[in-house]
Amino acid sequence: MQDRGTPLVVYNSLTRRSEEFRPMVDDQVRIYSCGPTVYNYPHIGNLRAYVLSDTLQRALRWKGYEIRKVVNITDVGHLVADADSGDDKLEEAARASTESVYDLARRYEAAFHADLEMLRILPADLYPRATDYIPQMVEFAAVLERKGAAYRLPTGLYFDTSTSPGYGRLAGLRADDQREGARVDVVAGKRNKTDFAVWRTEQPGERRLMRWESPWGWGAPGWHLECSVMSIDLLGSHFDIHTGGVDHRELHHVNEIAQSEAYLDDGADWVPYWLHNEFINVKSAKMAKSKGTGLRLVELVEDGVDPAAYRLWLLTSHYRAQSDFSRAAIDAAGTTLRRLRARVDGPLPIDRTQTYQAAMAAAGDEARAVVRRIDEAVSDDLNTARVLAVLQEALQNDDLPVDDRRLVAAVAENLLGLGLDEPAVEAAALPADLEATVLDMLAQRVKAREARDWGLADQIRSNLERMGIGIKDTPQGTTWEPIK
RNA sequence: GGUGGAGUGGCCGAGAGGCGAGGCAACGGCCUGCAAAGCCGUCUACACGGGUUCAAAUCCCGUCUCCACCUCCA
Repeated sequence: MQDRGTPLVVYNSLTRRSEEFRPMVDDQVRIYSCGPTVYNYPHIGNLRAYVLSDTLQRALRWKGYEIRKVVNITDVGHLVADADSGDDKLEEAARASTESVYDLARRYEAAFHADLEMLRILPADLYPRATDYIPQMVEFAAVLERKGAAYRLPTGLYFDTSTSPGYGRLAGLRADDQREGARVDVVAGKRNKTDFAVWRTEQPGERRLMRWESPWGWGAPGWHLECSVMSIDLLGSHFDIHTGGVDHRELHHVNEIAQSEAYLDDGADWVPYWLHNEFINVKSAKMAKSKGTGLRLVELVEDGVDPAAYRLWLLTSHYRAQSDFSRAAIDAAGTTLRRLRARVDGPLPIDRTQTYQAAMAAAGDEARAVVRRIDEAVSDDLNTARVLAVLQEALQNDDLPVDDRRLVAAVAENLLGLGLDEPAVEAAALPADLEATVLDMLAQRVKAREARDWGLADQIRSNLERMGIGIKDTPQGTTWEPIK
């Protein structure tokens, strides 16, 4: 019997309560995390969803569960403005470029994976693409129609939300409260204002870049369809946890649930646990490309920020709290990260501390209490901020033997993924044209210092600083790093 | 208009009836040729007004302010 420590409690959007997590099948957890629509580069706010999914994955691994995780790639179907009509995001992006819509999708998909890697996000088992699931989506939609849960209009096949018991439960909204048509064109003929397109057909004179044949005519799947189809296909009819950004809680996930439950038609809740991360704000307003506040991770990196510093900044606040992004906040996290790495200073027993059970077995008496506190924190709805606080205390606690401190750091590393065992200062690369000059200046300064010629040494140092090179004289010799 | 959430020290940000979370910055000291880094120390906060309680940042009532979602969005 696996010792999982403190029971994992998560806030479940479906019930709007904190609940103890219990998997459907002992020892196994199946997770589906809503992935990106690959029509553009992800910005750092988008990436928060994957850090949540990763933190959850790490916490479940810590509890000794076997995990199967799927993250979808939306490369068709996601509309620019409206749930029922209007341009597909990918088609719009492709028309504005010289690339084919498929090349464009693959390029942004690759950028997404690169960002995940930089953020030390553990890989999912599968990253299925919507365009690889068209036949299954058509079949799924046909089942909905056969069951009477969907009906035809000239613009496509629509899901009849009045056939869905408890429609909108996840959103906590009643349909009557929603205002239709405020900024959205109303589709003629819809039976209910919340009905949504399962399949959208090409209209006379329209010729899509991505188009497939279906019983309802040439066209493309509705946006919500892919998640239902791919998750059920890859994880089974019912699986444990579905995650995504809060924006999806009100519409996308509501519709996923409605069509999945109609398709399965077994009277059971489709997915029992739903976790949603809050947004990153900039100057107290949601980060968004459309407002010009969407910042890419590589832009931060090019500006000298360690991606792990961004991750650390995310983990210092709770995933369900809106968080205000600022460069100063990221730089503060960067300083914290450097100091953490300096305190850790060396290899960590990562492999022996991946699970609670293993870590407790490997821990000395003093460390065990600390590991337990970390476990309590992470079990409390993934309270990573508290994990970090316990880690800070432990690393600065001289009463804790060094081996115990390393073990605690390894536990934190397994849960937080910050690269704590990496050197505090990475060996930065100099521009090739400067390298010889800088190395020569450094050598001259060493000589000057040996000769106790402080005037010359200081002059060289200030010249280097003007070139963007900072100097540190340590007992082991002189080191340098780029000045930010 | 409806729904949900938030206001904590210079800044970020946990906590949620009695034990000074933690980080960043700042200041003082140690160290250092001087700096930087590092180390030690200092800085007792919970939007406002009432109430409950032996005890309130935490519970209740009211007020103000902010954000998000309901509409593409992580």
